[in-house]
Amino acid sequence: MPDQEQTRLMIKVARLYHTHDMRQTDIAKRLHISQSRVSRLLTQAEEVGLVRTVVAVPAHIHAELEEAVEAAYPVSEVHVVDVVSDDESELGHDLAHAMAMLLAEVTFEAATVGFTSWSRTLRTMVDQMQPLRTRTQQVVELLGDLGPPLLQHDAARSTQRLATLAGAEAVFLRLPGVVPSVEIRDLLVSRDVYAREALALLDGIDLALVGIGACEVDPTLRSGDNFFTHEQFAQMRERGAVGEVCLHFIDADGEPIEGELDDLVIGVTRDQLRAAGRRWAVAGGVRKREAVRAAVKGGWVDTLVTDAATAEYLLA
Amino acid sequence: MPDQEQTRLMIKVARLYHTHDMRQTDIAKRLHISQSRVSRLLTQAEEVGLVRTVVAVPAHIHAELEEAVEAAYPVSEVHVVDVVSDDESELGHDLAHAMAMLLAEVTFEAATVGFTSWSRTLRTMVDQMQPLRTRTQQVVELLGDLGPPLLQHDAARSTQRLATLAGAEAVFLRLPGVVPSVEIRDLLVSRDVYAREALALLDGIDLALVGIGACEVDPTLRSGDNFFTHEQFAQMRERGAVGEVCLHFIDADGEPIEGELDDLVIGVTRDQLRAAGRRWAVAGGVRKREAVRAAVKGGWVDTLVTDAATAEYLLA
DNA sequence: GCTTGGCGCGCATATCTATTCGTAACGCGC
DNA sequence: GCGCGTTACGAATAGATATGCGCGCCAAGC
Repeated sequence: MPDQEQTRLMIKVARLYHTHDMRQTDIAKRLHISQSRVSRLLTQAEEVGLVRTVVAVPAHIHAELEEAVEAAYPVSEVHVVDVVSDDESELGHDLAHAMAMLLAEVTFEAATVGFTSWSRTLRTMVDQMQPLRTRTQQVVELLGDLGPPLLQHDAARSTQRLATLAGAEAVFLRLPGVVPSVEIRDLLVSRDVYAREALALLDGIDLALVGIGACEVDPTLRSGDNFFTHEQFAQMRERGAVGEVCLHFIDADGEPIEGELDDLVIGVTRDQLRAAGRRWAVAGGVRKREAVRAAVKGGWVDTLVTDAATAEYLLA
Repeated sequence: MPDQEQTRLMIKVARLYHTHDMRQTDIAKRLHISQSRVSRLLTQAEEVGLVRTVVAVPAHIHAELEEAVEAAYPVSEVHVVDVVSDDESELGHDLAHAMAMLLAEVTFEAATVGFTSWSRTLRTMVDQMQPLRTRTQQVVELLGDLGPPLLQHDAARSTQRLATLAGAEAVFLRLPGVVPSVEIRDLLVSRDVYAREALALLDGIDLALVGIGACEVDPTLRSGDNFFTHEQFAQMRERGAVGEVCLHFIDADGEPIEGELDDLVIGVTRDQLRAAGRRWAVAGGVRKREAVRAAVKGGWVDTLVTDAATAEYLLA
């Protein structure tokens, strides 16, 4: 956290550079510092968010697509993003960016925001986000930890950052997201007062930010690693599952597939999710498109951010 | 005006560069174009406004100053800008930038906007402006031409650009701003139907954008060059003038100083100006501070954009 | 007091970007 | 078709920016 003086300097440099179009060398001379320092100050200014550069993609280039999807599915708002490539990671990046922009413009209030920090797209989004004006009091994690400790760390950081940006308190759910048995789940929950608080908050979510998963082991996770196994996924697919929202499996029509796996998850329940005021989802790409269709068809999300290819798939 | 395809490319490049943080060389390889082209496309994207980089100066760092001035003078809004230097040209630049930002946020409607295109600060402002949402129908010049043909050309271009940005029609006042005698004025006006239209429009200005001038020959103009002479200014100073707003002289208390010079001006009248719904002025710097004080004291402006030093002078 | 570690800075320079220049392609008048 | 001006482009390179490295400063620990 840069101090007062540093910040003043950053602003001064940033303005001389960006608004007055001066070269770094000239700024350096003028302020009697080295060019390298100017360069570093500028980098900092970007990091801190003092300098923002936005690429104003003409909004709603895909307006027809959006309207068509909105008409065909029980979803209130669809945003179709013009992605630079269909490569999964870049696609995620673009979707994340778009959703960050969207959230920045939000005007409604949302005292309790639910957040799935294990979705990579959502974490990317948080990294790109600017301060929110949702008057949020708590940001609650919707699911326990998944994957290895490193990922858990990332997830926690992400939740924390979102909370900070929203001017809210971060409420963590620092338990495994998937456990081997109901007994273990109950045991863990009963012994963790923080987790119980978090789970209780999930009853009154105003805005849920969720991802949508294909019915398979996420490529970034490992089978069984605080997560369902390949076998468990296979089993659910046999029973018709094509995707999941917050680890709740749904079939091609978006109908929930109940089963014993539900009891192995520590996180938001189906009912709690359905009861959330707004449910924003971001997902796209070939791998997930079936899941996306199921999720919107079943009304699991009311605002969807996706790519053009997926939107077209939804209409096909 | 770049064509469709060009624009798509610009957006793509801009996003790869700014949002995906790719190097120009990599973008070039990826899109099978040269790096120089990427560089040029990026420049274009900035020019066209597809890419905007803003330095988020914490708003109202000088809030106390602003409130103090608002309390001390009959002015409804004061914006004190944190300028990078007191050098006149840089100061103008900063003030212009601030005013452009301000106008971008404007929400009210203004069907007729009056504009003084011969104020350098205002022209700088127009260059930095983004499209407005004032639902403007006409942008009318408040004064005739001043200075040499080159300047007149600049002024016209500026008015045109402002009109374009506002989605409005530009109404020019293509006559000399200052003439040698009343007879000539009447003759010129009587023979120019466009000018008469423009002058008529000045009766119903919703928003006037004006500069404030010290009572002297503007350094960028020449004595008598479609402008008042040194002698005329001296004469007005003897009669107590300390500044002018749209070439109407005012004394230290902001009271108008009437006289024969009024009849030599082709442009908005005092009464027309006073009747304008909103009167936004931008001015600052040591040379003009006395004039600024007079202008706000006399209620000639209702929104003032100025620098901290001038604001402090107003309170001294 | 003397290490030791961390940080902030400037120097030199590697890396990245803008510009110059030459070429080719296009439109336009003849 | 043939100059002729205009525009768009890429190669080379001038120019601007980022970064590895080392130094000096400060603070904490012994």
